[in-house]
Amino acid sequence: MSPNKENYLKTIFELQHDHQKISNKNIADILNVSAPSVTEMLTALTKEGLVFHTPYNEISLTDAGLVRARELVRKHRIWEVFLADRLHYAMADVHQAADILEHATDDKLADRLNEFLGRPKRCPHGGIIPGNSDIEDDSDITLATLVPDDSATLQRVIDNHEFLTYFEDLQLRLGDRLTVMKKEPFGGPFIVQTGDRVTVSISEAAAGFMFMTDVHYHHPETDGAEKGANG
Amino acid sequence: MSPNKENYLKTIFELQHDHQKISNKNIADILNVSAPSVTEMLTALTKEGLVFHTPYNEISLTDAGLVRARELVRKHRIWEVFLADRLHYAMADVHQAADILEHATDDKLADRLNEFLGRPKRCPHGGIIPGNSDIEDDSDITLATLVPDDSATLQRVIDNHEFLTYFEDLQLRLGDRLTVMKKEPFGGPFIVQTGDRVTVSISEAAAGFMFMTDVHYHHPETDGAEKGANG
DNA sequence: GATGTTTTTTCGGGTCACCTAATACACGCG
DNA sequence: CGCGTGTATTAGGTGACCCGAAAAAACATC
Repeated sequence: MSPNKENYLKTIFELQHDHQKISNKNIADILNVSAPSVTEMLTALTKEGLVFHTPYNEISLTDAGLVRARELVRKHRIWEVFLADRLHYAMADVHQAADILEHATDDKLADRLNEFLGRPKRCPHGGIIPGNSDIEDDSDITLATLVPDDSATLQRVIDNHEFLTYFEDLQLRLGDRLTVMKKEPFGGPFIVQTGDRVTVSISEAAAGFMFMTDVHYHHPETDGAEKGANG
Repeated sequence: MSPNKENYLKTIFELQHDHQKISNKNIADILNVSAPSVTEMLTALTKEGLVFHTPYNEISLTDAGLVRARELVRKHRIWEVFLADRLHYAMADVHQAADILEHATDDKLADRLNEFLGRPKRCPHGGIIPGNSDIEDDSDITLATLVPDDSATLQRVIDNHEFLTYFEDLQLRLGDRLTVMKKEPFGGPFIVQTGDRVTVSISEAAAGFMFMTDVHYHHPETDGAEKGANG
C-alpha cells in the first residue's frame, strides 16, 4: 500500500470520526489535490475492497479499509507521543512530523515504539491510541455545546496546527476541569474557569474544537439562581 | 528531493566511501533497478548539479551532492542508534528500518533525535555519525588484509543484513582487540583470538567486511617471535 | 587487432498519481 | 418545475520512475 493511498483512507476515517460530511470535495481540500484525483483514487480503492463508493453518492470505508485506517491512526498517535514526550516537540508541531513518519512505520516498529513509550493510552491531543485503550471512541461533545454553569473535563482537542497554536497560548491542560462562567452573545467568547480558579476567554470557534467528558449539566429547576441546560 | 533520488545519492556516496567501483551496474544491483533506470536517473541528477556523469565513464558526486548524501547518512545512522539502543533491534535489522525512516526525517527531527540520544559518535555498526564526530572518515583496513601475529581493534562492520546475521553468531563486539592466530590456505578462514582469549574462526569473505583500527603489524625481521608497529 | 562478453546507453513503452477542461449530475430557489 | 450554482465524473494529458529489447561502447582475450 502506497503512502498516498494510506492518506486517503486516513482522511476518510477522520472525517467519519469527526462527524463531518464525507464528500469528494472535503477529501480534495484536506489532501490538497483536485477533485478528479479523488474520484480516480476512490475508484482504485473501491477496486481493492478498502472503500465503498457509489458515484455522486456515498463514500465510506469497508471493514478492511477501516482496519487499515485504524492502524495508520495508531502509528500516527504513537509517533506523536514520542515527539511530544521524548523530543519535546510543541503540541502544534507533532502532527506534521507524525504524518510523514507513520508511513515509514511497519508493525514491528510500531510495537517496539509503543513498548518503549509504555503503551500510552492517549496522544498529546487527547485522542485514544487504538489498541492501547479499552474504550473504543472519543467523546464528541465540544465545549461549544455547553452553557453557563455547566462543567466538564477537557479531554481532547482537534489536531490542527492553527488551532493548537492558539490553544497553547490559553495555557490550558488536557484533563483540566472547566466550568463555563459566561457566554457572550453574537458568537462571542466563552468565559471559563479552571479548577485552580484561573479565568480564560475562549473563542466560539476554538470551543468547537475542544472535546469534553464527564459533563455536569446545570439544572435550572433544581436551583433558582441561574439559567439553562440540557441533557 | 524525492526519496528515490536520495537513495541514488546515498548509494554513490557509500560505494565511494567503501572504495568500491562506482559503476552503473553496481548502483543498479544495490538499488534493485535496471541499468536503464540508473542511466536515466544519473542524467536527471547531473542536470540538478548533484552528480557528475560522463557517458561510459565517470560517475561521482558533486560538492552539493556530497552534502546531501552526508546528511542522509547522518539521519540514517542516528535512527540506527535509536533502533538498536532504545528499541532493542538486532544489529542485523536496524539497517532496513533506518533506510525508510531517513527519508521521513527533516533537519529538526534529526537534531532533536540526536540530542535525545546524547549525540552519539558512532552507529551500531561502528560507522561515524557525520556532524557528531571530529574525525572525518572511518578506517578502511579490513581484517582480511592482516596476517598471523598482527593485532588490531574491531572498529566497524559493513551494514549488510546477510553478513550481520553471520556476525552476530560470532559473538564478537565492536571494540574487541583481535589477534590473528592463523590463516588457513586457499581462502580458508582466519583464526583470531579476542582479548579474553576466546578463539573465533572467521571466513575470508566476512573478514573483508570487518574494518580494523590501531593495527599492530607483526615484523618478522626485527624480532623472531612477535613484535612491530605501524601508524 | 579481430572477436566474444560485459557494460552502458538509447528507444519505446508502462504505471502511478497528479493536473485542466469539459461534461454530467444534484440540489436549492424562485 | 426549470434553472443556476456547486459538486462529481469523464476525457485527455504530464512528469517521475520504472521496464525489456536492442544498439553502442568498452573490455578481455586470444
